[in-house]
Amino acid sequence: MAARKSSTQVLKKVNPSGKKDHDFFTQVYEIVRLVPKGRVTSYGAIANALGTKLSARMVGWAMNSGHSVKPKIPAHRVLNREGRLTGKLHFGSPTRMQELLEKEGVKIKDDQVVDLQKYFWDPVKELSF
DNA sequence: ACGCTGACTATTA
DNA sequence: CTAATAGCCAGCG
Repeated sequence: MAARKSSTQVLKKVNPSGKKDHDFFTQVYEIVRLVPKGRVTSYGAIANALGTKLSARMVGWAMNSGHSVKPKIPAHRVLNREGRLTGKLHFGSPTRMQELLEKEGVKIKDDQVVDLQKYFWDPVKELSF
């Protein structure tokens, strides 16, 4: 990835209370945990549900930070728009993610979910955002 | 504080 | 079909 323009401004928006009640990451965790077993979703869908569909990267990034989060985050249910297991390399073992999905009933072929539309779980639709 | 990276996606050539 | 470009924004040196 080439370097993008960076302006890491401190636009940390916080509530008047002083504490952040809703982090972007936190919302991601919530939705990911809400994904039913045997279903999958995409980074873009989650990001879109949060109103920041252009920030799908942050969703994946949230997972990375989510490794230290208390409840385990079923990140294996989060795939990219194509239904591909893009983040499988982050599961410790390159096959762990696929195995988990297959164990839940999701068919995977060549690192890609079969009948993605069938297993796809759209938070915006299900949660009526 | 600055610059680069990244588990994405959509658009354009 | 593939490749490049552009947005998004948090974390780290």
